[in-house]
Amino acid sequence: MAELIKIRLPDDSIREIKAGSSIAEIASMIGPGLGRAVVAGKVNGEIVDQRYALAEACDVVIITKRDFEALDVLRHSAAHLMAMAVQRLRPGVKLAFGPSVEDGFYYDFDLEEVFREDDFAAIEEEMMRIVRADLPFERYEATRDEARDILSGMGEVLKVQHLEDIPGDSVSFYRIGDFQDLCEGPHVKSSGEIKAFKLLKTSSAYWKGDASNPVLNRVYGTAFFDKKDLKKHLTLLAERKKRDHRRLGAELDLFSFQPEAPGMVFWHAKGALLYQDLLDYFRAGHEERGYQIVRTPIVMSEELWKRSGHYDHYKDSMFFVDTDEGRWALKPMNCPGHNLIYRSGVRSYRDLPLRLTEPGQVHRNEMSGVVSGLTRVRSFAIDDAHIYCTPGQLCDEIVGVMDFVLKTYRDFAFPEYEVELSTRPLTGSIGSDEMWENATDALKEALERRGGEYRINPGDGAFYGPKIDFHLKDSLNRRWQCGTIQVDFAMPERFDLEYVGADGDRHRPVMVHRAVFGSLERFIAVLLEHHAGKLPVWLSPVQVVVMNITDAQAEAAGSVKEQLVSAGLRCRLDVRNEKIGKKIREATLEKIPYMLVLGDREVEDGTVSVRERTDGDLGSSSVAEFTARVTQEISERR
RNA sequence: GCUAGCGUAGCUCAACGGUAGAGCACGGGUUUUGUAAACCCGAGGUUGUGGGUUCGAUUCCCACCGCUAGCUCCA
Repeated sequence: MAELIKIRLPDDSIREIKAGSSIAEIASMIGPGLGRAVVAGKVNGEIVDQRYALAEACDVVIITKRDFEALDVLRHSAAHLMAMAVQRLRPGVKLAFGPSVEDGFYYDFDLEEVFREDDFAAIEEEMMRIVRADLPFERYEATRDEARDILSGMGEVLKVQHLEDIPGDSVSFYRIGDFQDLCEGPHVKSSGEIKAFKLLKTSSAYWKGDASNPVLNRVYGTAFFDKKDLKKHLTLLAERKKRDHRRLGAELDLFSFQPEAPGMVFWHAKGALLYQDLLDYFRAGHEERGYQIVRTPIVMSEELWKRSGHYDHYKDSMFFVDTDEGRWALKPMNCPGHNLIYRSGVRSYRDLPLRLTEPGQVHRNEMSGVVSGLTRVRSFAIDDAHIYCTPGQLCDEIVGVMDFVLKTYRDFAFPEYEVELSTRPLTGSIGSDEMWENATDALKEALERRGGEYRINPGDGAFYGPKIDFHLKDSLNRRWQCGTIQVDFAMPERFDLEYVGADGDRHRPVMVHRAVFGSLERFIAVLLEHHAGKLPVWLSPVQVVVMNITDAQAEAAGSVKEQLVSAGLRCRLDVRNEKIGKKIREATLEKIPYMLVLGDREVEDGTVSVRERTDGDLGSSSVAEFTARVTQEISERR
């Protein structure tokens, strides 16, 4: 008779089971429904196969299709499935890595002729064949030497290489039919569980992510437990594509890109208006919070960048200008310029905190392959500010910035966001250990004081200091890094920044770099996609179109337009010789919030017929009523 | 920068080794119209750029430029 062991379930209940029972057996024991839904398990926090046999007392969590970990398991298994199919179709293809990732999975292959999207159908078909065969995923362990022999025997040279990086004496393999792969797992029970999958794109990838290593061919796919979920995901992808800000930018005549300046934006009139709205918001918000708005040159001496440390770290992505007076650089950041302003006079502790800000145009010579729409450009404005303060003021300042950032997200209708604390990079950072520790502690303290959750992102800080990043979540379930707060003890040192304290001595201020929108360009991209181009009224380049039914009302329409313009609304007149249906259609496609229709009836009654872009006909009202309604919405930033 | 793909009218797309065609948009006219597309006519292209192959290239090949996806990068 087998020995009994005690396991603890998530509800803190304790159960006695026979030693050697598997996760699947325990699930069935708890309930038949759970037995059917089990995908994997978690033993003492570590995720394992449902076949995993428990040897001793432990904490057990049953993972079912509903848990997000289950999707990871499924997708990881789908990656194996794809690798197996690929090796059937193209014997000799070498395997690299095949993990699950957010939204799907990939596998990196080393092969002569790379896969293209045309090849997907054949691979998917082969995968389906394996799914129908319902082959079990079998795990077995091997010693390091055995593993080396097995992998060399299969010709998996990359796996043999990888074996060297795996710690421990024994490694695990997973076998599906005649296919096997070095892998930690866990996996689903059998290939039959992988019913809903699709291959999505190909890409290149460096072996182990290192650009000096050989290039591999990566195939991306996604998988779900349910065909319905897969379909939903594919619909979301289609929606993202439909809402692409580049498409919206062209359709709404906001901006364009030209080969004459790759990666730099040409703002058309309507886009420039939206841009100006952000600048207005920038100005009002900063004035309210005691910032001083400054302006610094775009081109400054190369020497300045050497002093700031940017040159060493980022010269490859800086633009330079050579003249007979030497070499100049286009600023990639605003901070050195602000430091020079700080140093332009003697600062007293009474001046601190000194908050300098500027929506400065910066230039970064990004590699050609990375520029993309408004989200990654070579010239953009950061709503950059630098706060110079005493160490004692640091925490208050950080909390103040956090409030500012979160208020801004609310104003722009982003209800969801995530906060991340990034610590010192392993390599290439400047400053002493003590400085880093102090800076990181200040950020942590501020986060604690303000409350709310945050995640720690080890090693992802800037080269001069740790930072808090704000990622806002858009309506298509994507995260965008916008706001950032970075503590910097290094730059004041390099620029020899000082203030005179109450004691009459000179002291070193602390510097905080921060941005709220981040890049205005990127923020506009996020805004457009988030709202699917239907910008809130206060941000709409055209807020109202006044249209007539026939020429008879043209004059009245013109006068209504004039009234709206004097009330401060952005208004356009459409008295073209077109049918009203067409005018409405065009204004709707342009996503203009309000349309006012004037026919004989309205002219006679002295009213306008109001139509909203989504809600349709709202009936008639007086011009004054309508104006009040819209100005109210604008003042509430709706 | 790397891998792959793409580049035909303002836009969306068609055709093709024998010097390009549609819809929308644009211009002119007719129509005076009631809540998402009236009708007629017209104009618009050295098919991204430069080379090569060919009797002939927009089509095939090469290079460059730009774009797209991903990799790497993102102060």
